[in-house]
Amino acid sequence: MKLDYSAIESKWKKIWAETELYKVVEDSTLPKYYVLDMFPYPSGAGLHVGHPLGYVASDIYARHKRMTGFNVLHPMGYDAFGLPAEQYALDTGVHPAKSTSDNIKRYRAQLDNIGFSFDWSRQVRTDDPAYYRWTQWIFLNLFQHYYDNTADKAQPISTLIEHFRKSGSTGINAASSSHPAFTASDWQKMTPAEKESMLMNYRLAYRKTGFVNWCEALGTVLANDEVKDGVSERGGHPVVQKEMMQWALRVTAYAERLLNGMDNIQWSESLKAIQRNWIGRSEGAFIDFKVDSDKVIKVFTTRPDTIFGSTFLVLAKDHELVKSISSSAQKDFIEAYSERSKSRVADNKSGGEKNLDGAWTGAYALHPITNTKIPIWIADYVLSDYGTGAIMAVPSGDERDLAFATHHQLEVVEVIDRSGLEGAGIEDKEGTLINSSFLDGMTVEKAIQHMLTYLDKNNLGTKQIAYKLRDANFSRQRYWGEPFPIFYDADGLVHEMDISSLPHELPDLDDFKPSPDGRSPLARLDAWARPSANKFLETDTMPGYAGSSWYFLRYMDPNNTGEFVSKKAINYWQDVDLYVGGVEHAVGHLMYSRFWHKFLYDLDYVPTQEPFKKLVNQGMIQGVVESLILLKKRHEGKVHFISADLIKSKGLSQDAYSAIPVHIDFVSAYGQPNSHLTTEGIKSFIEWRNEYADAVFESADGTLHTLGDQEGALIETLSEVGKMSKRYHNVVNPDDVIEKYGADCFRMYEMFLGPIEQSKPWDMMGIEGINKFLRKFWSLYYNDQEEWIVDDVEPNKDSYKVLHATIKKTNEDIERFSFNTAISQFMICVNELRKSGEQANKILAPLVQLMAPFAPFIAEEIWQKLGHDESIHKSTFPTHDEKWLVNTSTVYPVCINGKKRSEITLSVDTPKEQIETSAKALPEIQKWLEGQTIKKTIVIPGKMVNIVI
RNA sequence: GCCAGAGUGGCGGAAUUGGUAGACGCGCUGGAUUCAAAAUCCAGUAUUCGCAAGGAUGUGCGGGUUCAAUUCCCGCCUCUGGUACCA
Repeated sequence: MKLDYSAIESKWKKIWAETELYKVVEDSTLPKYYVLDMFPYPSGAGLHVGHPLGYVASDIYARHKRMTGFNVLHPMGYDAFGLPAEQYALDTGVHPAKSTSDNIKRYRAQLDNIGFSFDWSRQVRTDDPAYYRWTQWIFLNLFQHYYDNTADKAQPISTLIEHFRKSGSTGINAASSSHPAFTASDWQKMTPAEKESMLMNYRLAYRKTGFVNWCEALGTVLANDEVKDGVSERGGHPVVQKEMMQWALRVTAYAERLLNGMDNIQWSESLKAIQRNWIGRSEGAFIDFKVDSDKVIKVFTTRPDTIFGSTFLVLAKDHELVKSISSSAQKDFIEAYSERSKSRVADNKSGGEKNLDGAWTGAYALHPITNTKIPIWIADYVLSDYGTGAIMAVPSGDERDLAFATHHQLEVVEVIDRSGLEGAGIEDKEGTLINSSFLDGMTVEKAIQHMLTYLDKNNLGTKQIAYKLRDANFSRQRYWGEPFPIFYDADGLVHEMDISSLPHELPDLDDFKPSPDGRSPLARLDAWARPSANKFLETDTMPGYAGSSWYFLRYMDPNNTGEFVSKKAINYWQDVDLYVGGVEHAVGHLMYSRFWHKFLYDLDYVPTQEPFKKLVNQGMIQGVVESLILLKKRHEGKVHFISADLIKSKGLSQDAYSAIPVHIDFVSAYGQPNSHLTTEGIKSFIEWRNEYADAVFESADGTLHTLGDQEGALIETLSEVGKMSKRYHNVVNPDDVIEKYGADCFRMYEMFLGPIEQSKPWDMMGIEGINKFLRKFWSLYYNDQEEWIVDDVEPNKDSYKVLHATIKKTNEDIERFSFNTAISQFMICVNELRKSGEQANKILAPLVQLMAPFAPFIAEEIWQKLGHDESIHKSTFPTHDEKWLVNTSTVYPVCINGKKRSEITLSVDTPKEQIETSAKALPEIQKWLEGQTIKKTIVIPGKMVNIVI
């Protein structure tokens, strides 16, 4: 029989589906293992070869776990709500519900083609009302809870209300937006609106007015992690700060636990570092500065030791005291500054230059220790939502303060002597205190501790921890998301929908375009948004990360209509043992999921504190992207493009060209590099940038391809070099590769490219090697005449040796996620067996099993031919037998001072001493040792004998 | 700037706890087969001196520990990713 992948693949795809081979149920007699992939959002582009990289790895791992006795949960689903799906719908004009479903069908077909072992009976999709009903339910839970810092967990808001009723704000230690003090009777006197706004200070899901990231082009606000370098992560549209009333999640309440929780999970150090960085914990102090009147400005500093160098205070522009303390004489200055500041917001992404703009309020504060008057300023460089939104500026100890002080000619007082410390920066925590009264002579470290105690003792301040982490914006002014289970009455008070009324379904809407005015498309659907005279539904929707923050729990019990997941299921599956996905979710999805999980833990809905025990980040598969350079001179009056490679090969000076590289892909269908300027490439380039439809392209052979006149037109540099994306015309569809080489070959090649964590460019050069290997592997079972040649003969000894070495290595390599080295070992093994003409069942049967996780189709086909009724994927993975690995004799290199001088053949179980003596007795060794003193002899069993002289 | 990770042939990459660096694959060179090509098979392939046997050098750079360092320590350089008025 000839190796016919496509026949084998379609045969087994059908059988696996019919027999529900990969369906899994809870089984208390087996240990569980949960292998999870980050589910895709079904975009219109379909999967490219980069997507399945992680899926293939986790599939191999899941299959191996199954074959080694674990009950493996390995599900898949779709992140169907959110911006990408909606953006695609907008681009094509097709309703997101339809385009999402169409895309899902396409994804499913592509995934099935690759032969994954997902249990599709557990599929979830976030846009399914039966699913998002529980997303809404979790949201309501967040709304109904606050974070009690003393108990260090979430508590029902009713407990808080009870406390307010009895004792007001006294004794409350909870995560909150602000901490107004009030008594029990104050509470009783509050209006419902006042009570509501007070509780909003504490709720884990709350509404607030504040500056948010507004993206005009997308028509919605975005969370901090959805904004990169001042533009939206999706689409790269500009983002500005806009003041809006929005829902937010109090993720900051969990900052400390999110930080500490990472100590006990197996994530890469770099990923943990990214999360730590994002949380951004710093220890310092709140210090009170009295203003002339009885007002107090609380500042945050990590350097209380430098307080004697503090020569002015700076407030953020929207600090609550700005208005009340500003003197009328300064009003004009402040207003002028405020105007400048507003217009600047939009372009502050340009970065680089520090912004030194600011204005004096006209007011002074009293230095808490020296009681001198120091001026209070307002400046852009102080952020309102970090620390207290106010700082004590110490120009001698902080570069920004120094720059600001120099610019505005403010006083600078040196407080740290660094004379002995060459090259130390002004912010380094080194040196000795000077000009600092009772701190003089102390080291920085000591002075910090001393001040903390001093502040506390004298009631001037408290030790405090600040985080960079901000509460997460949770409102989107978009159509394609979960509606909030929230409505407002005529007074604007917030009401929860009844849990029994969930799901609160997203209505059908034909015109789902976002509007630039910040109103959600749902607001246009009056009949839905205003069901009765006094009832106004929340028209914003939840962000993309809502549904993805808990989907991994739903897989455990996907069809439960009474609970988000049953106790029985969650107690069996517990948590995700292995999570595989892209590092791009490091601060978004992974942070929110951990936050939600910890919240659900507090409510006793899940038994574990962390959702993902082990996490592996697969690298990105990149497309090959070529740089083009725009020629300065026009060619017969036309803009002239030439490839960077061509410039090099012609020895042309780049100076002749304006150095504006533009990255354009000219990769042909299978990702062959070096294709330079192909007609196809030019066509797709022009399609993309039709303003260059008339340019001139010079190809590698010197031919000029004519096009038009656009002189002087600048081409911006594309930053995402290497990414495989439609935009670069370098997307390779796995289906095409599979059609040519088969799914097994595709899987193995993706794994063979290199370590899973590494990013690497896709090139098809090496795939022939895998293809060749699979044919060789097949030829162990079928000879050239296409006859089955496996027999029950007794294998030769060397076959056992190589087989068992391969078994051992495969088990180890899969466990440590090193699939490329396992495949190398297969190649060695197959070559050896072919050389010796091995035909024995005893060798060839276990070999197929080794290959089963990697090449499930071919393995299954051969397994059946070997006479097994049950699927190979239900069989038990081979384990190695040490006895076949032990060599009967070993060649020891005999070295003198580490240099190999001879060899000696001995049995492995020869005693060390005897090896030593035999080695020294060798004539060529004796020659070397003549007249030398032997310092010692080192024998490494099985490896070498080293004589040190 | 700060944090994290990584630098090994022409290329992708091996070397799991320090033990013969370059496994495996690609590419390249030569040969066999063929009328020829494709496919397949065999041999070679770090650099350098040498006809060869063999020698010397070699894992970003400079030091160190060790009989022995890609691996451990110290100091640099470069690249990648994250982050950036975070007080």
